[in-house]
Amino acid sequence: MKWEELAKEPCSAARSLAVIGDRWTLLILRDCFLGVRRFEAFQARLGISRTIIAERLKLLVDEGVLAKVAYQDRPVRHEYRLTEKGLALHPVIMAIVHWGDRFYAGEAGPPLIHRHRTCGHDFHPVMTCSACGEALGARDVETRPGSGARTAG
Amino acid sequence: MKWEELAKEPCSAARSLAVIGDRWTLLILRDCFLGVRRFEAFQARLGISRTIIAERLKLLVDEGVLAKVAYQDRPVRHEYRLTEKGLALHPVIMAIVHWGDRFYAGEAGPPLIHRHRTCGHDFHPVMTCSACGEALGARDVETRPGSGARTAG
DNA sequence: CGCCTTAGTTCAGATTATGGACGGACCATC
DNA sequence: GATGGTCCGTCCATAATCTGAACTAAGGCG
Repeated sequence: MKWEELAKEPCSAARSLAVIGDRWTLLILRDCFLGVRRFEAFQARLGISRTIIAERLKLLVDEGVLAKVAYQDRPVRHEYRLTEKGLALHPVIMAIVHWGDRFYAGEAGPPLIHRHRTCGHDFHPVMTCSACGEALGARDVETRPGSGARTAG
Repeated sequence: MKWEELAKEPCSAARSLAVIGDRWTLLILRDCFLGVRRFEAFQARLGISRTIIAERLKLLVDEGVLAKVAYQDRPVRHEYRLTEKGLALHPVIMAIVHWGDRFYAGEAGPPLIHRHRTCGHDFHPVMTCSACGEALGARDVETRPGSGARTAG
């Protein structure tokens, strides 16, 4: 299988990863959630080549994850903002960050602490079941082919 | 920044992605959660070169995400099983799959349906706050540097 | 013994990623 | 009006990575 064929697989994970599964894309998105919006800022924070930043931002814009919005004229300058589709990636980023906090934080503790504005407490993300509201364990989930299935996956 | 330097960044997202941020690694893990355990099975399902499968499996074993367990002697054959650390990636996979279901399922509906054994209902994953139990919105989260921080990130 | 299974390894060639220089539009200052 | 600065990219030669296909290895089967 080639990378470009991924998007055609009857698998939501494959389709998602065709967009965000790239080496740097998720780090760009992490920065988006931290409020970074400009090309130069992404480049400075990540320290990777401008080519890659440009290419990834373009892909994310094409996919509707980010929107390119002018923030000034003369010269026209754009910034990149999360769309609704992009904001929907928040659980993905939170889950990744939480996993890193749990297994790679070391003695110093986690680099970032998250506070829930609504309740005012520091927290970590918990994945729950939309039906019963209980926390989800990996073993509690059973999968079966859905209407969009061709093969399991 | 180089890919190998990622793991040293004071950022849980970067550290996690140094392990799982690879193009194919998350697809391998998806298959792990679907019960795939053997080299040949990964290769057949993903259709990518054996070299990459071998390399990724080795990395995941080195990182303690998968364990290589003998399932027979003479000849010794191994299978790859999720460790506790690997099972902890379940929310990441679920979040990615859910995002794909939501934005890429098309008219046919999602390829896979998830049922919660505990309550018996089909569900989708909801990320909630460990403190108050409410669903988390991207805008409801505030971050600040934690004890392990050197710079924000 | 020859052929099958499972799990890799090796290697040349194709594909991608990389950093660093460059381009273009505009502003500010001298 | 020349020089330098900001911001956002593009271009290109080189370096790293991925690919498929063949190969090794260790044993089973008939």
